[in-house]
Amino acid sequence: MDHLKFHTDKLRASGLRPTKQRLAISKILFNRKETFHFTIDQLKKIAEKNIKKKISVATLYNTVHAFEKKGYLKEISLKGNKTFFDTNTRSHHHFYDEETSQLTDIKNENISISNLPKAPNGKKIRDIEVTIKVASNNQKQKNLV
Amino acid sequence: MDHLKFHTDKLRASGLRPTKQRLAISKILFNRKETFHFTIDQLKKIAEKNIKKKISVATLYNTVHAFEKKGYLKEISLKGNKTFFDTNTRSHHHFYDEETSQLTDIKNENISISNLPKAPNGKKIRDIEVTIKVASNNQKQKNLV
DNA sequence: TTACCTGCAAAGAGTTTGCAGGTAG
DNA sequence: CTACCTGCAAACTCTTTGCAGGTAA
Repeated sequence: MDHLKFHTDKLRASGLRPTKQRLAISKILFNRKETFHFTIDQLKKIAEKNIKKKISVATLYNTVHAFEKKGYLKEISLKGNKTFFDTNTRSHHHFYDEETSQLTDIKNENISISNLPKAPNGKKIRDIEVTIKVASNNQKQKNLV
Repeated sequence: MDHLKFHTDKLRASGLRPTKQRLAISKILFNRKETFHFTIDQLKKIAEKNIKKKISVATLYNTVHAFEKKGYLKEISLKGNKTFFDTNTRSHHHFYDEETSQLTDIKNENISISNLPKAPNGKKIRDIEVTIKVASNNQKQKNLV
């Protein structure tokens, strides 16, 4: 049954009725072991292929945003005008290949940040995001200091 | 004379003729000691106030992009659909207050990153960007592990 | 004079919203 | 039956592009 209840529950917990379209989206996002990074556009293509029907962007946006609000997805900070989402909602970091727009997770244990400065005036640290930009070897490296 | 030659040279080095509009932009960006973070929209408002005339977005975009290409500005990775630029082109990091969209620089010396993982398959690290999201104390903190 | 620049406006890309018909409960 | 959902399309925001008149060299 493809763990139907798992997806139904996730949708209900996010305040959404389990419909065909949303179940398809939920399966794509959460039926996997590894992290999934995606844009709305990519998700649309995969979902439409899976159910062999059009899914409107309205449905994609409302579903993805409901999952995000519930904490099942998080948005990634990247330059450019497309919004990237990540099924890994824990604090963790990324390699980002600007040539291919490819994102790769870096486990939190694999980076140590020390010497953290204090947050400004009455503010509190909520999240830390490290993005390591990579490119082919022939590209020049920026001055890292 | 407001260091006119300094700005004329920066514009010429970027392949641009020094016009009134572009000199105004250059002064806003580079007549300062501290880092300046901005969006096109913010820059437009400041520049128009300074010269008391409209500046078209076409001019703002072509000037800012020429400066960026030349390495006088860099784009910051942030979520949301607006592009943020930074007059600090050295590798450095930011506090980001999502409530106010306020960015604050963190000097590279004030953060230590150790234990860096290797870049994937034949790629080389070009830049490291750390974004520390802050919010008011009453907001809940994300699971940082 | 020539090549470049300006402002305007139209075109694009991504996202959000409004709505009439359809479906879950 | 009611409330919610769907696809479509219009509206919006930000950015890019095309163009006719204007300006730097």
